[in-house]
Amino acid sequence: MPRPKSFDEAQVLEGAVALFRERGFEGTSMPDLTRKLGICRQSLYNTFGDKKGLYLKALENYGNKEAQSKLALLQGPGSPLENLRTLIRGFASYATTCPAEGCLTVTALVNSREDADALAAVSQHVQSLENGIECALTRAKKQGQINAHTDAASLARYITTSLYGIGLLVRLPDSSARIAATVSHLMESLQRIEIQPAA
Amino acid sequence: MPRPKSFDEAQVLEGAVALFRERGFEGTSMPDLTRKLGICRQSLYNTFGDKKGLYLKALENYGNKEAQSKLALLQGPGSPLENLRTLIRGFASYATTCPAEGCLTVTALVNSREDADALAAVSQHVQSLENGIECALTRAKKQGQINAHTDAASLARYITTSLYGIGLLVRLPDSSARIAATVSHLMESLQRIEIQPAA
DNA sequence: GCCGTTAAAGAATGATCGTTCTATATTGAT
DNA sequence: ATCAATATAGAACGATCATTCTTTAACGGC
Repeated sequence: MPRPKSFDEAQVLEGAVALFRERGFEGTSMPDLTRKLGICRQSLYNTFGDKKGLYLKALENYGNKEAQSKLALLQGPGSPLENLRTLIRGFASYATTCPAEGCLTVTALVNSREDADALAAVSQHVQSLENGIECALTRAKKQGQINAHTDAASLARYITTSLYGIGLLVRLPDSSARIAATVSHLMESLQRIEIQPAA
Repeated sequence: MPRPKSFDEAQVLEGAVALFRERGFEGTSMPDLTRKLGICRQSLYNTFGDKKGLYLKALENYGNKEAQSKLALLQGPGSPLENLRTLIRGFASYATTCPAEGCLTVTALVNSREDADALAAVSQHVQSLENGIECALTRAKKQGQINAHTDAASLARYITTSLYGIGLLVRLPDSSARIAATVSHLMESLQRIEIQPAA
């Protein structure tokens, strides 16, 4: 039987994600990849087809990981509303602590105008976040935690848009006040629909 | 005296903006530019130095134009609050009608991680929009049109972030519902601080 | 030990990139 | 008419790109 692969595919994908995050698709060259990943050209081509194949795999890998962790947080123990608040806070603190690298989904969205595959992957990622938020809001509604008239879908769309606004503007050098203000107003939006338990 | 330039620099910049919007900085080649702009290589180099110089000029041109039209709208006749509403609606309708090309500021922001000059231009553009919104809110406050306790700076930061969230997510193929929801909630935020005139 | 598969290293391909150089033509003021 | 500066056209540069090919070595089941 064949000689076993001497590299871990998942580990290679992680390295590729890191590079694509730093420099984007066009800004990352195959020599860059082989150098960083410690793998020779041919192995890359044998495993992923070509550069775009590797990129799509990396995108998928990143998106799934991010989506999973966020959905897990939203569906975790604790009240759905509080989980949503934690998600929003986490988004902001993550955004402010490591402004150097940006969200790969944002980068890919901007640079995939002519790449239907990449755009589809990004779209799915955004949708899954939005759906997760909507589900959390619906659960909160069923539990009587928020106003019964709340349009969960509409609110989820709005929160998603604002979160991605943060994910975009975090790339500016002076974004911390802007991010804090956005989080604060998002929190206010949630508080306004919350049904305060009788104290 | 020298032979006069046979091309209009402003017109060339407009064409460059269009190309950079479509394909980004790295995706636009010098042959692309000369073809589209109807100008020979050498003239480009003589006028703008190099490709990056042309890019920065185009970025500046685009940003100034956008900022001017938006600030003019905000400072125009009519109540500041209504002007702000018009701005937000215009942002959304513009976003939904021509989803093919995206905001150049968004593209440049994502792709300028290693380009301090471009980043500075983008930052200034975002700041000017944010400042314009803050000024409009402050004027609305002085005119007694909105709640006196409103934190104009914070609200302006939040609106700016959400607007750029729209400018980013408009690149997704199915973004119209998301944009509509975001606009709707932004409007709600404004209505909540508005002091209703006695009917 | 053999064989099929893979890894590794490096050369080579063809294309495209940004930029520069050369040569020639065109214009406007003097 | 002359001159300075620009326009245009095209060749050429060196660099880099993604990809393929070639060769040699390493491994595992038979």
